[in-house]
Amino acid sequence: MSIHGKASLPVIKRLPKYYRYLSNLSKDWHNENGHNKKDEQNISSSELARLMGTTASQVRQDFNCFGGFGQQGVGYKVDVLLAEIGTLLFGTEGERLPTILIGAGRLGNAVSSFIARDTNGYRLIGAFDVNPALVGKELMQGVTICPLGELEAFCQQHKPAVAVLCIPRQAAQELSDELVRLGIRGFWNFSHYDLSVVYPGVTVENVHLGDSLMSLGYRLRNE
Amino acid sequence: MSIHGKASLPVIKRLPKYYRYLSNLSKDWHNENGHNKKDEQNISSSELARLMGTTASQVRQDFNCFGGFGQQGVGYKVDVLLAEIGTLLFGTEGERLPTILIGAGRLGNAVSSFIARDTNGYRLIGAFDVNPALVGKELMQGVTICPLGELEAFCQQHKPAVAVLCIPRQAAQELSDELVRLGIRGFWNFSHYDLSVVYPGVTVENVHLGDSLMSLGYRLRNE
DNA sequence: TAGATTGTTAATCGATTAACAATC
DNA sequence: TAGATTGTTAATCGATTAACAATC
Repeated sequence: MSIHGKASLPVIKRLPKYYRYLSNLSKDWHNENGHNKKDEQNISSSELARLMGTTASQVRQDFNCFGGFGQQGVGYKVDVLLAEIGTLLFGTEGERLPTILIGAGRLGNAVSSFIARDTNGYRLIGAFDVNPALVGKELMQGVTICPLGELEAFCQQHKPAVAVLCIPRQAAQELSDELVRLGIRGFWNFSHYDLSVVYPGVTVENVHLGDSLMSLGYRLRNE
Repeated sequence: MSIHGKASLPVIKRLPKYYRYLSNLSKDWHNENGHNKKDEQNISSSELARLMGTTASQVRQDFNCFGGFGQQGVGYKVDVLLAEIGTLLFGTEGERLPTILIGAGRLGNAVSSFIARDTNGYRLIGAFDVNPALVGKELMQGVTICPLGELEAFCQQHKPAVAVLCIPRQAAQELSDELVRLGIRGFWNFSHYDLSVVYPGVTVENVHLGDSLMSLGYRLRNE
């Protein structure tokens, strides 16, 4: 399936949006009555494009990066497409990425429940904080907040792949060397520190909450 | 200043990053000793590019969208540049965008303190939630959580420009018509609902926390 | 003046869109 | 078979990078 395999970053970033729209389409279809068990839900690139506010060309180009799973004259089977994109995004069940949370304050707390509830593909296996008042608390079922001092031993034992950073910029800066050394391959970074620049070889998704809000402000004022 | 004025979206999205790097440069400089009061801190496009992991060409092209504030042979004055970009991003003091928070649960709570602490250009003036247990609580100084029923009256009186959505997807879907009708011009949307598609004429910044995490997963598994 | 670095134009690169032949 | 829609190649568009003349 992913042998075609030359998906560019813009394409990859669109995958979650396809996944959302297809999920909703599938949900709506299954909630409707009167479908024969053998009925197949199909959607054409042009209809999906209309819904998502893009072009049919883009939809077809994107899907073809991963191998053609459409039917000429008919369209794409929604459930097949959904499963396909789901596997691309989340891997298979056993592949969930082991993830740790650094910083379990208010933001970390909200983000951890978000990961547990609204994402697939990740498994939160540990949480760390410098604040002694938080250490020992149970962040969620099976995850107790540990002191930062235990980070190294934990990583050696459990080999997390992803770290979610909900700490001040300064702290992220000081910790980033350490985390890469401990084998972390990806970051989801809320700390306003550009890890990507420091470690160009590591896959990093800098979220920068503030950045998006700033550019929104610019656009509201100037457009 | 913004008469050159043909900044494309990619350029606008880079502005916050410039702002961060220039802030740090300025901070470091002012912390150093031995500067004469009249010393000016300059930085060349190539040095800034090296720090940020981009090219000198891009830096110069970007800055020139807003009018050239460099000095040939010398570079850019850090503080001038910082003030200039700051004004672009945040407007002037009196222009802070009046903002409301919809959904004051865990995420909303974290985000509200984030807005108060780490952003400029916004002024949180109201918060709303459907949960009666939250209504009446003081979210932060001067902002008490109101029932959603008071939204319309509030908007008519205070005319907020931006809404931050920290509510479930479904709720966002139901509320979006209403919010646009009430004069909201920009959204910072954590609800996984594509407002941008519904209202192409409205400036929307969809954050989609989950999306960024999903594409990170793809890249970790496939690259 | 000589050296450095900007401002700006031109070249390149990549992503999006359009077109159309293949085929269900 | 005829109609529809994909898969894929070609054309367009825009953003990034390179080059260089202007100038501090």
